[in-house]
Amino acid sequence: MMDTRTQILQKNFEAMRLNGFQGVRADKVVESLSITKGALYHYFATKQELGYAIVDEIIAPRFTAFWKPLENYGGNPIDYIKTKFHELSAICTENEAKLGCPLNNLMQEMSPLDDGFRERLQSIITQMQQSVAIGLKNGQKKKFVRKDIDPTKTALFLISSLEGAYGIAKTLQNRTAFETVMSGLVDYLETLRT
Amino acid sequence: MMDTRTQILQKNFEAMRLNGFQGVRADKVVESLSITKGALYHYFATKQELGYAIVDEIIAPRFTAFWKPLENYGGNPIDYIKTKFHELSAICTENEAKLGCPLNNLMQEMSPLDDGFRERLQSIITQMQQSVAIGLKNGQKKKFVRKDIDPTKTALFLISSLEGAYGIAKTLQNRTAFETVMSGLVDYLETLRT
Amino acid sequence: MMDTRTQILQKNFEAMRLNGFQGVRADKVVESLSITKGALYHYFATKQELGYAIVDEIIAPRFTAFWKPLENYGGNPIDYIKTKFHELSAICTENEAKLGCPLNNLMQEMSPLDDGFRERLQSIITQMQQSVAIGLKNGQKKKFVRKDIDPTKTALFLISSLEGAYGIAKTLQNRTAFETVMSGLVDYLETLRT
Amino acid sequence: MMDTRTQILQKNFEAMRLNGFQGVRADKVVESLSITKGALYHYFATKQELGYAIVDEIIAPRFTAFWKPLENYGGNPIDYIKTKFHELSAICTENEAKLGCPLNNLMQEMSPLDDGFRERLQSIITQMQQSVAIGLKNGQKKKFVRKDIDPTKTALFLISSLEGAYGIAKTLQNRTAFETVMSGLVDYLETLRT
DNA sequence: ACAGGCGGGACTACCCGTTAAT
DNA sequence: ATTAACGGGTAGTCCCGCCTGT
Repeated sequence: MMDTRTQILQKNFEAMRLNGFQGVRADKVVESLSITKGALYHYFATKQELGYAIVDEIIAPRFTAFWKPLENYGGNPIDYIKTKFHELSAICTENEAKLGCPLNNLMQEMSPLDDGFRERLQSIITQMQQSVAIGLKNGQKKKFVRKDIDPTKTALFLISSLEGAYGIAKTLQNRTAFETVMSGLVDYLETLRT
Repeated sequence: MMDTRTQILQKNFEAMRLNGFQGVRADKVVESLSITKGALYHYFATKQELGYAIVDEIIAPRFTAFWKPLENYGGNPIDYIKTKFHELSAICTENEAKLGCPLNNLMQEMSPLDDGFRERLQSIITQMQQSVAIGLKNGQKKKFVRKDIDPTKTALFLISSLEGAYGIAKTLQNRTAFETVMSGLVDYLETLRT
Repeated sequence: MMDTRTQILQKNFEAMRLNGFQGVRADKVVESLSITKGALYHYFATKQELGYAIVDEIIAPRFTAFWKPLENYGGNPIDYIKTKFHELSAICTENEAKLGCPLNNLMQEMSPLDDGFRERLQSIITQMQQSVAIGLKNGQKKKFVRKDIDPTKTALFLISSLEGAYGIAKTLQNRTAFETVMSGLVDYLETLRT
Repeated sequence: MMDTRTQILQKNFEAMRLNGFQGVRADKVVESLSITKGALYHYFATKQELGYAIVDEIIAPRFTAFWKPLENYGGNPIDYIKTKFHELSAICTENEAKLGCPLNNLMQEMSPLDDGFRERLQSIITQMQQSVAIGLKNGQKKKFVRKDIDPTKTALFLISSLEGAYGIAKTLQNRTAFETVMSGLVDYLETLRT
């Protein structure tokens, strides 16, 4: 059994995917857990605090962990990234596509409205970019990757287009759109090989 | 002097870029126009109707018109697209980057919440995709563009990554991020030449 | 029939005498007028704004008007003040004594909590002090009042003790306490004659 | 080191001076003492009970003790009272003036709202009045004080005006206002001599 | 076409007090 | 004796949209 705090965090995270952070009605969410507002307020004094906790404890770990292993990957980073892209395609069900990427959703909604959110999301993006950039740099050393590309910039392009794919799929409401864009990204990836 | 309806539409469009559609407060907008709520509800029965009008009359024309000429462009579509991308980079000031792309903003926020919005935005995306695809198809006929690429899919990838660039720039809060991703896209474009 | 705004102001003023400003439940008060919260918010965006309006439009005029005529009084100001004191005693019913003086109540409750209130109440006190001081000064010129007293300071003492009387009567819950203090004040007044 | 109960009492007394009794937030006080609510409610079942304890154990002893010695004072009570008034002026710093007299604050706020408070505060006032009245009566016997004044009523006037001085100083936010009123009271006192 | 008073409802914040556990 | 999770109720704010009137 999850402890109350984790339950609150988890349910609100789910609600956030459906309605956006501003659309979350925190008291209604906890009600569905047969938890009362008293408990909610005990753990999170404000809705903002709750939102920050969701980013820090659920979203950030999940996303940074995804690309982190690339930093120490011994083989060809292009193959690694391709594998990861296929993995994302595989877990992106029809329903997932409609809900969008939690990170992207939050970025678009909250970045301009709240600095605390923006800084947190910025940091997640930067960390993912770092991991991919380090992977590419190692790939250059091992002559898997072309020397004339800038690893940091290329990393940002990959991350950015990945989030773009989620955004498009959300509006077009289907996973094939996601796969189409991902296959474009893979094409691009192939051009990076030596 | 703009007529009242156009003023309402324009001001609400601006407010939407800053706060999102749900963040728009009719009272505040009305106040800033020194008109009253009576006038607002005379023209738009609900907030939703107002939102749809903004999409139909401001956003849709602007975005579809942007890529439409490519359909009848006589030269190399890859050059045309590059020029358009540079144009977007040029008009993307620091402030614009922070506000994000109105289309992308709305897609992320409203697609899952309201079908009317989603269908409209979907249609805009599809039309842009069409225009670019037709351009690429023509390019293939004229042997400017590689025959082995799928114009429709490639068009979606380009549009998708473009929106991704706007999304990233919004969170990272700077236009150089936008330019970095755009230069990645240009690199990709170059690989499409015969 | 009073207009809605005046009704709201008046009823909340009465509630303030009973429960203090913080104790006022503005929505409950308007409910008793069969007015809704919507109307309340239309006229007063916040409770604070409502409170300020009560001070500015009800309390301040009433209190400053009370002493104002003394400024242009032709006769002996000491007699005038005595008459006014008797007038206050007369209208101070048992119930009024228990409710206390609206000005004094608000001063004690809100002065340290809210600068907007404090400045407004300060101004009322100062204006009353001014009126009494001018009256005494004129009385000195006409040789009704001793030359060796300071009119401004004496005026403050009178106002202060008057408010003290209301405070004591409120706690002791009877009007005779009020009259006792007032008769002490009248004794003091008599010592000011030439 | 103070025991927990005394600490709670003391901190809440301080908070009461700043925000009034209703403005005291148990959570905040408890936090500032680094204890928990459990400890608070172990000693005081309700906030009301806590308030009563503050009156009974802190305020009442302090105020009644202040005037008690006058009952058995051998010399001229007018001189004694003058000395006491000067003493109060001396300890009334700028900051004290702004916070007001704890007794007066509580009287104005709680008398009409809670009978338990009112009775306790009433009793404090009455005891102070008694002490001063006895002092004046003894002064009459020793021919220090005029025979034609009513000691009980005069005592109430003195106490009342003293509280009035605290009230005015609180709103005017300065101690000179307090001194001005006190000097008026001393003038009055002098008229009581034989 | 427009003005604006007003209805009605929802949500966040907030706080007093309880209870099970130690 | 003390803790911390928790219950439950409510005030204040806020906003969409209706409706009457001009």
